[in-house]
Amino acid sequence: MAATETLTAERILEATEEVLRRYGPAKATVVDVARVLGVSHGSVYRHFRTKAALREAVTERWLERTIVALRPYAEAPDAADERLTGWLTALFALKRRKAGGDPELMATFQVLIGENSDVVHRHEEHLVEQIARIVEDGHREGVFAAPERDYATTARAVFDATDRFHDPAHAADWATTDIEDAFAAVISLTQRALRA
Amino acid sequence: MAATETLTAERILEATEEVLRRYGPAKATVVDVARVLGVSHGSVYRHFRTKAALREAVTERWLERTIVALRPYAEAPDAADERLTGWLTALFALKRRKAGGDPELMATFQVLIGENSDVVHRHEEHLVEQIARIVEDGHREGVFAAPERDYATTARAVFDATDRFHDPAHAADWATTDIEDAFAAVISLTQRALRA
DNA sequence: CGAATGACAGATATTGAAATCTGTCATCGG
DNA sequence: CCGATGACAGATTTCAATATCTGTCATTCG
Repeated sequence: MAATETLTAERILEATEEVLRRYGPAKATVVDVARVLGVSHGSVYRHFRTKAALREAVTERWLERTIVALRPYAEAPDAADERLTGWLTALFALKRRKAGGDPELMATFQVLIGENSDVVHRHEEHLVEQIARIVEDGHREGVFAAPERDYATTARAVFDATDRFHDPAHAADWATTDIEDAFAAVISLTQRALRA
Repeated sequence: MAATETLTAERILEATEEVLRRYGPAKATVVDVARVLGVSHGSVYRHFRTKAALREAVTERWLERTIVALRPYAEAPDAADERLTGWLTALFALKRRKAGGDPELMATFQVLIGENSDVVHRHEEHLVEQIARIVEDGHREGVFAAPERDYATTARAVFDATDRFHDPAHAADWATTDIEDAFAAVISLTQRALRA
């Protein structure tokens, strides 16, 4: 079956995810990926120049899913302040569910993130853009005050201020009971800062 | 010389720091500490029940230094808003200087922190208390508005919101050029949120 | 012809035997 | 008597030999 399908980058990425999930980042090899696909490892190198490039592509795909999952919250028809809280809450809930539901997978993901800081950087910029749009809308609606410098800077500040609630580096803290209160307090602080 | 002085917990802690500095957290052994002090390793165990307890004590000492260094900023005679910015800036500068000046030592420190999360937790509570006092003073002075819930919660929110600028987990980002702007933006956000 | 293969060199990881370390405690010496 | 010692058992780490992996490329196969 599998042998009859053409070997695409997409199929390789799926197999790589599977292998990473099963063996973890330290033991997942290109040979393993080839084995899952029933091809020689040389064939994998036709689609990805190096193992690092393959991992980077997996990381990108993984992060892309977050962007997609959040888009509905960024484009919700609510007032900007509620939209911002909704978006931040969704981001936190998403990460928290992932971290809590499968800690090993989260650890794997964290290793990949550490290896591909430039990909992460670009991902963060996407997220900050989504925030910036909400803040800009909020100003136009009169819900938020004019930004101190510009929308991008303010959005980045909001992103940084909520860092503890979306950066996987803090995943270990997300299991504690008082994290909800801490999150609510930071959201409240942020809203106060932005409101007109 | 060394043999004539009595063996105290204090001297053992100094030797342990020395050994951690020199060999790093992975290779520093109790035997090394004893060698530096010119005693048998059994003597070290008279003062610290386990190697873990010894490392914990070093961590505590290390964190205590931050508290002491920040006290002047917490008790400065300025208005509360300036005092808060001064304190947060001092905290960031302190950590940043440490991380930038000796990255290896910082890495060592980070390992110790990871091993002793309860000590870190207590340390954070001390820092949050210092913030809480400033926020409380600010409210009394009329510089800051009444807290949403209570001083402790607000102070914790300020601490969490500035996490990216004091948590060693983010030390790698502190070398980038735009970190100053990001810091200024979060400070500005925080001040806006608190001001009356 | 173009995609897939597998042999290969150099780099990296695994393994198990040997060395070192942790923590205890009976004994020593001032 | 009381702090310091060093031998010891079990746990952990190191080291070097062995195996596996990464990335290339001449060759094969459809």
